Amino acid sequence: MPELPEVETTRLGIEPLISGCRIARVELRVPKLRWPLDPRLPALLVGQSIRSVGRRAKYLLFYLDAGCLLLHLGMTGNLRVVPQSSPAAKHDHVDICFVDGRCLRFSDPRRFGALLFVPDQPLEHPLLSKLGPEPLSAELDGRYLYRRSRNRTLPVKPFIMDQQIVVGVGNIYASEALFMAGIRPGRAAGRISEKAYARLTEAIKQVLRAALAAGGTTFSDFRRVDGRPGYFKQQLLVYGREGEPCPRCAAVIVAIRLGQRSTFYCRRCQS
DNA sequence: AATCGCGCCTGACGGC
DNA sequence: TGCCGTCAGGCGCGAT
Repeated sequence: MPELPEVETTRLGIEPLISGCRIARVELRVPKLRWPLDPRLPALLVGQSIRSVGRRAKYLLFYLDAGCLLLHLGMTGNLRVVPQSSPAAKHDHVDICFVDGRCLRFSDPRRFGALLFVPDQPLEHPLLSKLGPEPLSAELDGRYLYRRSRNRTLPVKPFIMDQQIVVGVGNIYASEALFMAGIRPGRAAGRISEKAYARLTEAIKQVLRAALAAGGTTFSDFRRVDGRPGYFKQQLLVYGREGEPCPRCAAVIVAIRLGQRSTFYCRRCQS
């Protein structure tokens, strides 16, 4: 599910509710998510307070008194803050319970999410150390994408979804940004001009900012911390709109598969 | 080094 | 009604 706007929406919703809270208990209800959960997790966390909640790429970082808890929402994960007395539903896999009676509840039907404790230097962790720049930072510009794409033959859509190139862009926003920039998703990344990459860069920033302002996109699973969906789905221009008229030229939006992922674009507006 | 395709899971949906 | 195949917003891994 979640791309950068959804993860950041989650972070913004959660941080004011849980920062400063001391952990009293941790309940693990499944043995593994993407990877086996460390059974020492409760012992490592109990007694510690959450100092702040950060984000790097699509990972949430819960900074503790000592160490950091790394959480990835996978495709279907979501976080809620609920009273500990509220009964756990089917896919509520982990509760981080605080001394005040509330808990942070991680739910993830497909269990592609991840949760691991990192004792120190979380940004140096192998999962984070090789990630590309944040898309909303100045580090991402047309020149950067142009430079990184030289001699690359893969299609530009999987290229911008590669987290080592730029983080936070998933399948939905990749289609949207390429439409906004007028670039066909199947074109080889290495054969796109610096000028076109400048347009693509601006499109990526624009769509991510707009989606963030709308609280993210809910296609099926994504929920904000308060349980409400994200409202950006209504503003999607091409994603999920196969057969509908292009919002710009009214030609029919087509769907193709690129790197085993559904991809939407307008044959007339994108070249 | 780059690229491709698989698999991890569950659930929803369409066709028969 | 049930069974089967396909698809879903991510990502790491192994093979080539």
